[in-house]
Amino acid sequence: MRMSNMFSRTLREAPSGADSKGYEYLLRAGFIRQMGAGIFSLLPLGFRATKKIENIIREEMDRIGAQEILMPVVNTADIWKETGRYYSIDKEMSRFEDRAGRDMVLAMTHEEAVTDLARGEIDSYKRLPLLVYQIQTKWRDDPRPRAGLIRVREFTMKDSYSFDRDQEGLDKVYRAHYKAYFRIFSRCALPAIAVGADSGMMGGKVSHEYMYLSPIGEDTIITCPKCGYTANRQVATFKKEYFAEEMLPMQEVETPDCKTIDDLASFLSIPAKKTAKAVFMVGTYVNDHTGEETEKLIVAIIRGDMDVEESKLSNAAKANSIRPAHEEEITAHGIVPGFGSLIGAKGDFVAIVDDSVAKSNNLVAGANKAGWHLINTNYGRDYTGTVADIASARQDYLCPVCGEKLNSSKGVEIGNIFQLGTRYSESMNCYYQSEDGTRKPVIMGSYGIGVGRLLACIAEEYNDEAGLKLPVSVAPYQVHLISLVKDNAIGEDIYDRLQKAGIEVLYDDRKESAGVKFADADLIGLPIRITIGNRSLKEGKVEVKIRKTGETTAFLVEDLADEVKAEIAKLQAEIDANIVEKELN
RNA sequence: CGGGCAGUAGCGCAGGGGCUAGCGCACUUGGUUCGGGACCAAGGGGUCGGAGGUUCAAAUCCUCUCUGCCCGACCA
Repeated sequence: MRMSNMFSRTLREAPSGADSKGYEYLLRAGFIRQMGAGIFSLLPLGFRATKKIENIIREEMDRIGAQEILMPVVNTADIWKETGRYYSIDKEMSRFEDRAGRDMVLAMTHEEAVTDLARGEIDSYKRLPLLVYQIQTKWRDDPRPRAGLIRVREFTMKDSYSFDRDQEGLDKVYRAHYKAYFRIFSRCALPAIAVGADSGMMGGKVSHEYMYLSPIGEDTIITCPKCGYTANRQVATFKKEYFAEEMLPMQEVETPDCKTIDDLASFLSIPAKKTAKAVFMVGTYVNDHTGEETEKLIVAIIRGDMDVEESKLSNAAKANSIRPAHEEEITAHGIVPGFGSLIGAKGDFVAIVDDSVAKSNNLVAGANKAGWHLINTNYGRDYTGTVADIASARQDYLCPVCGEKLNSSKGVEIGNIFQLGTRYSESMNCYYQSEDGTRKPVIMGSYGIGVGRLLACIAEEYNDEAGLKLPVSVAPYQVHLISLVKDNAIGEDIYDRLQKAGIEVLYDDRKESAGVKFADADLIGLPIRITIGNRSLKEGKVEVKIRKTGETTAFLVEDLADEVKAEIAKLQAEIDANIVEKELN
């Protein structure tokens, strides 16, 4: 490719709003351009890099026996009504009517579409297992796109779907993905970890997320430095300390102006962990068949020294979504905000009690009377509710496995794998006949990788003050060729030699100053830069510089193509040597 | 959806009732330069996000609206 002919150009200054290095360079180097909030075009360089990533994904998916297909972006709403997700998913999924007034949706994932396909193909156990995947555009109308390609509304996703007769088969294909994903990310040279995760709207049981740890991430990852325990904070557990002591009689005490746990603890001279605080949310419950929504107050009781993890609470309360409650919604149940507890609460609501509270005794709780608290309250004796772990894990809390202090880091989710089970096969009637003649629902799994997000993370990981330095496996071209001599024929000759040798070359044939060419080469950051200049040309040589290391060598023009191929092979070998082969244990 | 900030040339920004709307970079032409974002000269490019209003006069003031960014809610 000749730079003189390239569609995109480089930008000297970062467009405003590009606040991470990776995003800034992808824009400046001309990989991507923004159209609207969370909507981007891929320019030639970005598209080539994307295709390289996609091909790595294809190779690894093919390697575990997956077959590539392509499903429609526009889905008929019928199949989404069958599973109920037409109703349970809110505005994040865009809908429209076709000209005949039929309900249509823009598929944000393809469990429905693939199950619809599969039920037409699968009849007997002899047809199983099956595994398909696609690399396709998704539209999710995220309420808050941000950070360039990290969180967007339109994006390319690799999604695969497995169909098995039994849990054993699902485990096998799940493990295959677990391993393949590590191979994919490491072939892209991106460090990633797998963490236990919440299955969210997918509704499955077992799931893992693949995380690229970085401050630009929005997810919080809890890790144990000692035993390797890792989990998304949404599901992370930790070792709790309990106070199982003899129950004392409950008693009202006056606690004027004590609206927060801190006020209360200092007023009563007790540690925060001897209090039980109430957190009020409202859960939305959606009927999967009719789409009818009902709201219900959720009262969460947790020890004063901990915070509620909303996703855990939402799961425990079996709500489709939750939001903070308004004051009227709380007082309607006879609860006084600031002095609230379950004691004396009336009406229909959902009570969830953290196990830290249920297993501790004699905690201070609200009296549901302004200015008053109750001392020595006890779960079971004074109030009841569903006991669950709804506490949010934090830095320095104790590892649930080994007891070591936990770490908390930020991460970007670049992939996920779900064991779906029979959630979709049952609701969509995707059954097979087994050897004993009985009809059984197919057991499914779904597995995703965000391609654009992966590119964004790689750009974030590999850059310096001058620009990108993408790994050779992902870089849009292998070589950036710069000619600084007047005689065009020399550059053309070398460009030709390299291309004939099968090397991917970006040739800067523009009439620009040396400084401009060097700066653009650094910005685009191809792994190898070749400079044709009078300095070494006198000896019949050209210079080869490795972007990553800055290491420079001069080669004779006759040897150039072979030497460069060797350099490329060396860079690729470094990546290959670090392919992660990790099994799920 | 709530809070904050911002829309002026391709990009980054200045100007904040008054006469022809500026600067840097980028762009065009000519010349000089030629190994780290060159120099000189001459040029081209604007519905000042949109609509309505106030005024003799609006990029500038007012109202509404659209769009983008950041924080939160939210989210795979």
